[in-house]
Amino acid sequence: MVNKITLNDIAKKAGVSSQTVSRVINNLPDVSRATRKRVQQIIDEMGYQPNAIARSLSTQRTWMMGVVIGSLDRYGPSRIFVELNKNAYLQGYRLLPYFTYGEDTLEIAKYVQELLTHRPDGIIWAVMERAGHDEVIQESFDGIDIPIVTMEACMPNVPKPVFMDQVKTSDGLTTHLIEQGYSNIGIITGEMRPTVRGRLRIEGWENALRRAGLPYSTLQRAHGDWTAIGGEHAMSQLMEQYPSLDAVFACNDQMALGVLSYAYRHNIHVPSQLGVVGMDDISEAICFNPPLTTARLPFEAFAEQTVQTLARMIDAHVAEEDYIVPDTLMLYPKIIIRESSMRKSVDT
Amino acid sequence: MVNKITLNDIAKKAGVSSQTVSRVINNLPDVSRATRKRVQQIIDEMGYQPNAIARSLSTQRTWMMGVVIGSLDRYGPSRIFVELNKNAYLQGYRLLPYFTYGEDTLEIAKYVQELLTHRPDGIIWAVMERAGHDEVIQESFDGIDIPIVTMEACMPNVPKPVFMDQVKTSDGLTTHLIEQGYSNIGIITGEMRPTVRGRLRIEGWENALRRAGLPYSTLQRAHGDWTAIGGEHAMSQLMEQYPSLDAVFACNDQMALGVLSYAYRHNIHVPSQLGVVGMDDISEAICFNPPLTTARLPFEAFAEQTVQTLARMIDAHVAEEDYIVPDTLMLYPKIIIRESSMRKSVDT
DNA sequence: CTGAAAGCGCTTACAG
DNA sequence: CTGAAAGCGCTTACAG
Repeated sequence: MVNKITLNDIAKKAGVSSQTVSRVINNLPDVSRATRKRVQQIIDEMGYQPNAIARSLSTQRTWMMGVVIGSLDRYGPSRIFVELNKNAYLQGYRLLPYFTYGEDTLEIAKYVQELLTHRPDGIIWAVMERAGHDEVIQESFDGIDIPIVTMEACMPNVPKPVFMDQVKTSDGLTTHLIEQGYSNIGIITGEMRPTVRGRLRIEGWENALRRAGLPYSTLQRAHGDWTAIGGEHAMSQLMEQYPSLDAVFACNDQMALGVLSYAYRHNIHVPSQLGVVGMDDISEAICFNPPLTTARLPFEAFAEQTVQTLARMIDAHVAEEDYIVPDTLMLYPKIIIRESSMRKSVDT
Repeated sequence: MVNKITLNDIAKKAGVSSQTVSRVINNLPDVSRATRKRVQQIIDEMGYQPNAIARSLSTQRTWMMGVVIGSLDRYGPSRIFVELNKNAYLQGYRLLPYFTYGEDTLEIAKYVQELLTHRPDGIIWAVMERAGHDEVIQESFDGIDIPIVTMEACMPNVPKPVFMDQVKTSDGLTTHLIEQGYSNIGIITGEMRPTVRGRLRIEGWENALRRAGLPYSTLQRAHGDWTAIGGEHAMSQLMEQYPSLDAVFACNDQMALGVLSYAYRHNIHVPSQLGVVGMDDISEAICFNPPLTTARLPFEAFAEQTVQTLARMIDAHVAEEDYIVPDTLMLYPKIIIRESSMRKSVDT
């Protein structure tokens, strides 16, 4: 391991007991100014680094938050991860990341077991893969006396501090398309069997169309794989299934780019002949051809609220107090209107 | 903390000593089949989870690799991080991530100190921010007896297991543009004061142009901020500085998208009037309008080699053997030719 | 203001 | 095949 120097080495060198050194390191009272200064000097000289492992074992506290998260190749999850890290740091915690690949539930359960081995002070569950995991995972946490919050899936007895309203967002984007005069609006989802989040997006799209008295058959639905090329294929399928299509809501910006690519190759003009909206507002979206209408999700606030809630739960847990789960914070994405859906202003 | 159940609890319940339980857990020999079975049963029943903290303290081994990395909002670093995690896992390690934001060297030095506190078995240095850190950081590691590898910056006495040849790549992309008949080729870099990596890219661009007897003045250079919109601005600046421009090498695909966006808005046809190449081959690049010529970097191999080398170094360190640093593995990106630079085939 | 001692939950020679 | 005991490097009542 690293530095061979221990508390005791410092203590000997300074001619004091080790707990005096401990007091200096942790800035506790009950050390004379003179002693404190002398000890500090020796610490600096020798380049002593306290051992967090030993401290954790002794204090029963690791200051680690385990985070289980998947699909890091995608925009949302990777933004979330970065923001979680930033906020955990601000609260004095480090992250112990456990990335899931694929959907092998059993694998994930084992993975979680391994994570628990490191005794994180709390756990953030950010896997948004299709449900079905939930029960198996829940089992892993059963009887485990450790605070846990979820960002995506809903689990019994597990607080979900923030909720990004997917339904309202898709509803808003779809409604915007309707207002622009489009009436045969398709949707491109991420997976064939959508995640919970995916289903909510479909719901919002349906709601808007139903309210407007417009069609929303399954023929108006296709699925990609969250990539641009996947979006392009889905678009091609959509045009076959539902030739009267005049607008598309793609569930992320990459797939929307695929739709734009399809339109370009088939000489379909966007937005006059086809309206396109995406989701995420990735930084590239503004430079698409044409610039893309989309919705920006408040990932910063999402992560902040999650981490803060978990930190409170940990505090309460340590103090052996009861924790009152706060109301779920509702967050709403911001719709960003750009050229890809602005038929009205183009027409006039 | 988690599970209150300890080795001792199991031992008592099984009526054996704690080290017998330890033997069972770690699959060590010298336990009778009967005892092993009985102990294992009790472990399963009680849902016992060994405590990795205690084990680490005792064995002086954490099975953690600290990784210091920045710019996770960008494609390269985030790909690298994910691949590092995957490979570390395969080698039996977990990652302890330390993300840097911005370039405050002092901040980073403190950060590194904190990381060392957790006694990782080894460290991966993947910060690619501008040099200048190096000395300060090097100091943090001085006298620290712990294996470390670097992926980007060069530090004395720190092995750099892999090297992605930036010069050859830019050279190759630029040469491709020349072969397609472009002769006034600009470059858009990421920063005003490029990183080491950035400078190598400029070098490759210059090499190709020099060899071909073509101009490569500083007027042909502009910088963005790695984003699409930044690339668009840079392109606009480039057109002012150097009006005869007929091709651009953007140092990443996002900035190349900005160039395409500029071309679109100014009715410049790509590739007949302007050739565009990027770098990275992000999954969207194939759906750009037109599809983008770019270079794909072998991130998997990059991460794999890095992690494996570090693992070997750790092995040697634990065994107190000398470690012979292997030759640096050279990796070459693959150039992907698409429509954005194919003037020849368009002309004919 | 300071220190002796026990404890956190494991592993590891060593002895039997 | 099994166990008593010391040790990893800290913290924490407790006593002085």
